[in-house]
Amino acid sequence: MTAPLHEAHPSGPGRVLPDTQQGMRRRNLARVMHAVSAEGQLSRAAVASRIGLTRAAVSTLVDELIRSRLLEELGPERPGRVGRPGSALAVSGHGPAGIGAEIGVDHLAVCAVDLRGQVRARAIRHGANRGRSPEPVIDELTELLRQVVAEAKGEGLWPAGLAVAVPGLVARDARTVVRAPNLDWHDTDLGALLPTDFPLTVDNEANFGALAELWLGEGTPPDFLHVSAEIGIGAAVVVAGGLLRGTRGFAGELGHVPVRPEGPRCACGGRGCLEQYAGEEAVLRAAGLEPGEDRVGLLAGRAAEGDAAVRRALRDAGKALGIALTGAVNLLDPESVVLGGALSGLAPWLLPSLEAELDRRTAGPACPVSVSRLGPEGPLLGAAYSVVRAVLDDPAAVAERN
Amino acid sequence: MTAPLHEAHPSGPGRVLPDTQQGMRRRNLARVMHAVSAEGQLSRAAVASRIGLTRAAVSTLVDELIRSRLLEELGPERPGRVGRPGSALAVSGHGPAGIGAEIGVDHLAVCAVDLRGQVRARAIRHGANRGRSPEPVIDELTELLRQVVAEAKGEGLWPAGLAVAVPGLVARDARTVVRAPNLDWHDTDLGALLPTDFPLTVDNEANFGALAELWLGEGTPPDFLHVSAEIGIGAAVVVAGGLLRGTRGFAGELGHVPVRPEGPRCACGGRGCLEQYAGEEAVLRAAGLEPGEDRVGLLAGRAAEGDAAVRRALRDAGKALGIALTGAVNLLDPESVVLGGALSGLAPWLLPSLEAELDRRTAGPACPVSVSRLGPEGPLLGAAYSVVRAVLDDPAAVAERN
DNA sequence: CTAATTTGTAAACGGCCATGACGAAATAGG
DNA sequence: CCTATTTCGTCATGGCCGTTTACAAATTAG
Repeated sequence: MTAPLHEAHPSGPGRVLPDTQQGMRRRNLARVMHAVSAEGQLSRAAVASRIGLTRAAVSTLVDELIRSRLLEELGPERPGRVGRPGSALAVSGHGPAGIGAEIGVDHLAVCAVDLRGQVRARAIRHGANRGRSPEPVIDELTELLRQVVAEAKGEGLWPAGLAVAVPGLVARDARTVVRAPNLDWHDTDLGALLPTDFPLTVDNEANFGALAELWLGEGTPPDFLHVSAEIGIGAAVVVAGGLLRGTRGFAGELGHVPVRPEGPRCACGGRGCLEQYAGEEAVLRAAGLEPGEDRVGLLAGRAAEGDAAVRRALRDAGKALGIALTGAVNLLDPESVVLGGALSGLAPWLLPSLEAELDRRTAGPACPVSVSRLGPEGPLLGAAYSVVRAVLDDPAAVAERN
Repeated sequence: MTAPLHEAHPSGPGRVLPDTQQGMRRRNLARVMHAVSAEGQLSRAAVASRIGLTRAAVSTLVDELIRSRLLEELGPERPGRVGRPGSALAVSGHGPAGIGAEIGVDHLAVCAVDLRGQVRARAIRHGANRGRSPEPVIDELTELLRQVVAEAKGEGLWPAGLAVAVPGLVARDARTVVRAPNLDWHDTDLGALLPTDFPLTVDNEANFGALAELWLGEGTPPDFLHVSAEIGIGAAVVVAGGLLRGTRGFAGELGHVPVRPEGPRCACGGRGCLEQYAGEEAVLRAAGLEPGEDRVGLLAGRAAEGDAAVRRALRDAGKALGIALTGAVNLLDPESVVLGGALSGLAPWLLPSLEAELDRRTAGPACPVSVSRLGPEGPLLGAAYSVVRAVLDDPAAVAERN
């Protein structure tokens, strides 16, 4: 996991990876893992026909994976058809685990996920982190991490890597937080503060949320737009099953898409950006509420009670979101739009105006809008599962590390 | 060339291509071709270090490619360093050729490009095609095709495929034109009308224009936004060296990105779409001119003369483009924006207001805007070179067809 | 003129998947 | 109940392909 693997990458004319027999073997090991992981349970013969290799070849690959404790033999399948029944294989529930962590504005969380995607251990600590310096926060996180790792080890798992979701911009090295306005952190190298004996990756929580939707959401297509709001409004663009990060890593700044070019000034230098209409601050102001703790819960509560001002504010925000998303949908033609993060809790009041605006304006057929069912857990799960994906993508690498 | 190769594609959990030794060989042949093609001239040893194989392996690969007439041995390199000088290899100038064709609103064009990217034969026929039925147009195109193929064969080339650029929407089969408003063609199967003895691909001219920029433009990055205008305004999104086509193939509809949400109604059902401000019709109206032949040339001429109304119209169009592009740039974070098609001729008067708007509004650092130097030839060259790319991407496939 | 360096090729080697055969374990049909 | 059929997993064999090792050829450095 030296490089983040969940990334679309060029096969451009520059320096290219060699295609040697060892590489072929590694890719085939990965194909077996992916096939079994996707179906949950599969015989060798089924894997063979699925990935296009012969049964004999798959046998040796599976042997190797079982020896590395990445795959488990569950025993003979219940026969339904003629012929000898296959022996069911499943991804191991006692092998490597992905450790995910989230540094939120008012909580810290850590969890361990096994190769099957099951959460096997977790720990949460509530309490505002806004404005605290990194060191004590990381100390607390390290303690949670210790607990979770211990619990996972008790279940026969061993940590294959740690992925940390942070509410801010992360440098390309996937270690240092360039700036996290809500924490007031700048250029913080989590790699130095979090010395672990397994690989570390840091990424934006919105990105991990989108990946969670991609990997763990039910029926999520490989091309979609994941919109989330914490303070800012961000969109993650998922194309062909990979995150589009942009040249400088700044892709997805939906919050600064112009909605009304002559609208109110924005901190970014523009005018009438989406954030001026659908950002947290703007919505609270329009609803006549003061900023404070748990603002989203407050909004949702008032809206549920029937507060007219709040409902109007959310309706207007939905409309602005619809306008901005129209541009995005026309440009990218995604299969769907998913609302995640804080937006999922407010969806009932945002959706009607959002969809109305989007449907009316989109050039082609309407693009379906859905709400994430992972809710606020998305980023944490996505982080943990990103480690699992790295294992599935190159099982040989972790096997030799064990 | 059964499938369009210039496409980002998923490695998703579904059915995956097998990784066999033959496949490895084919990919390594492709790597050698790409390496030599990228540098123009390279020794075996240089290829080996570039693609990460040993000299011995590269030797056998090169032998095979030379036997297939895809590579040529130019003889010993001029020695500059110590050691035995290498033998220069170059992509063949006497092997397969890519044939490109363009069906424009008021012209037809065909050209042949060799593996080195050199145009080796061409034929053009001017004359309005608007409203003519497909058959006579295709007949004329076939005649041009015949000429170009004959000329190419005279130079020792043989056609490896035909790619046709059309001003309209093309179905996913890459053969039938769903609708081309400027030609008034609907559901026209060019595969049936153009029976050739080599593979055929049909695509939108804007897509081919963007690919031409990617493949043949000087210093074009692998991530950029290519904006072009014919009647509508379209953007091609190039990500990681591949075209982003969208789920339904509708990606890039920049013309219907909302610029002013309460602006004038648009045919698409929305309001204030970019096309209402920067579309050809809108600009002509704002400039006080009547629609007619060679509208772009007219605009450019008047603007050059200093016509105030025309200049103002273009300035306003540039501003609207800047607003729409701000959204796209914030969402995608491309390395640059390239203006192509009709826009390249009008760039001097569009650019200032466009860049001003874009720079002011973009959240991150400014995104450079450049003008395509391929100009109106882009789509034709892109089409022809797309065939060449297909050869470079899988040389074994064409070798066995020869 | 010799030593050092680099290139291209040839032969032996080892790894990996395909092929074909075979035993094992189920169903189908008499 | 017994046999033919089907499917699964495995084993031995073979062929393909990149690596390793060695070597001759061609150049520069001194």
